[in-house]
Amino acid sequence: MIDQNKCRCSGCEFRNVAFSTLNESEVETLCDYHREYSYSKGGIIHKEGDPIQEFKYLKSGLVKVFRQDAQGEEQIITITRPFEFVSNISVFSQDNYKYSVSAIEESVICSIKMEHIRTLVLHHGNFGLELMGKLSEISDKIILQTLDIRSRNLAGRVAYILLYFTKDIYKSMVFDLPVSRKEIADYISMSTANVIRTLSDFRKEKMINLYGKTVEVLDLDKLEMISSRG
Amino acid sequence: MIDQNKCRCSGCEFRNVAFSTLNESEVETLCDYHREYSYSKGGIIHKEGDPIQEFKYLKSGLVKVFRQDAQGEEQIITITRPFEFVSNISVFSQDNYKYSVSAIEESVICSIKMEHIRTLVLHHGNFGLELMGKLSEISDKIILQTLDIRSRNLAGRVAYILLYFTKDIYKSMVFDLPVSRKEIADYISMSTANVIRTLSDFRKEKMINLYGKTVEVLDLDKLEMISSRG
DNA sequence: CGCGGCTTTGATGTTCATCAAGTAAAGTGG
DNA sequence: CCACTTTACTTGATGAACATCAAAGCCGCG
Repeated sequence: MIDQNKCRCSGCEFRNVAFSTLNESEVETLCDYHREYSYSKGGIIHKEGDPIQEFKYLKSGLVKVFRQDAQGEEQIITITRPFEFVSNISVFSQDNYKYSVSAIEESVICSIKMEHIRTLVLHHGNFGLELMGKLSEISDKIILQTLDIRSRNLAGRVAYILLYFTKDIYKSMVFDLPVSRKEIADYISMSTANVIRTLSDFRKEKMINLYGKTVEVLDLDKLEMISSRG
Repeated sequence: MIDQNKCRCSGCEFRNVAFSTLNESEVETLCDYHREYSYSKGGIIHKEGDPIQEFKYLKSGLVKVFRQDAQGEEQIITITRPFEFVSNISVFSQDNYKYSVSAIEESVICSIKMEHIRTLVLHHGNFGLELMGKLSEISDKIILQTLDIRSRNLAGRVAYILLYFTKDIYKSMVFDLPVSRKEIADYISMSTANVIRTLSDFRKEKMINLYGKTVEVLDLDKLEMISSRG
């Protein structure tokens, strides 16, 4: 975790995502309250139970949000791209994080003191509305994905998650899996062996190619079909 | 759905839950923008896809939030008590509801035009903060529960949901199940036959008694153990 | 090169859904 | 209020889906 010098917030892409209602001078002030941190692959951004003091969002990279389930196993809640908040939901209702977050690719986090965010909501109604919309969008996405996973069988889950990487995360038919087979298993609640087996089956059926961590999708339609039928 | 005359909002319990920041005159105004509706058991409060025009919350009764999964089966997202919003999460990010809501006990819904809620957030920062906290709490609860269910085996899921009814919903060791066996199955993603079988097993093990819809919890500790181990 | 971690595959047994058949309960119409 | 119909519940038997275990291959790294 390396503290870097302040970024020029006025040009930051994130302004369009959640800070579009702030004017130049407000963004300048925001700059004074903010910091940037870099994390390398595997770096822990925060852990379950840590006190929430800052409002964090992902500027670049890829992170996983996870917790320990009742049996002490890691359960992955979501894997998410920039501009979808890292410190989501709990931020306004809890004093401590309920979930851990770690970087699964080289990542940069922007961090703003919670106190300043609260002040903005307090005095800047439009900002509050925008932030609510964004927070609610993120929660919705997590809930939807968790329900989707829960309602599918093994093949359906693997197809679903491959489509998620292909269409949402990488927007490419060829990509490197950012996670191990075991992590995929923890994401979609199945055993590691069966994740591997199912991937092998998909390869044998010519739906994908596998070269280690690299996945190439060959038959998107068939994957879609398995994801929706399973 | 029966339109009733306006309630005296100033004395409404809900003021403490999400409108504590509003003063008397603001609550009076709120009254003008609000309506109450009664639903009998089974009544549909809104359906997936309906346009979101009002901010709704449950004043009394019990509701289930659900959707159709990819296979067209009903998937129950949560069953929830008063003072936990009905029109949760999607409200600030979507134009249409993503989930259906229906009454599973005689219920009363309070409903406020979205436009008025937006105006309040806009001009009343404290209200915005309070609302955010409450919304985030609700989303968190749903996410947590969905993850909990996903990480358990059958017996664990049934124990978990029995504990949910016992401790959270009814706060009593004896209660009438508000839903059918099939609905429990849709809630915890298992087959109806196995819900029944597992309940029977629990009865044989003297952990619960069953008289039709009535459940009596006999051994809370054992249920807790099964819920946490499974 | 050799150790340790991740991956792969096969064999085995458990967990679970599905099917079927029967019983109880709850509506419905006369 | 009773006969009838329908819906919910229950239980057992069966097979499919899935986890677990074990052994072996691979691959990066010291």
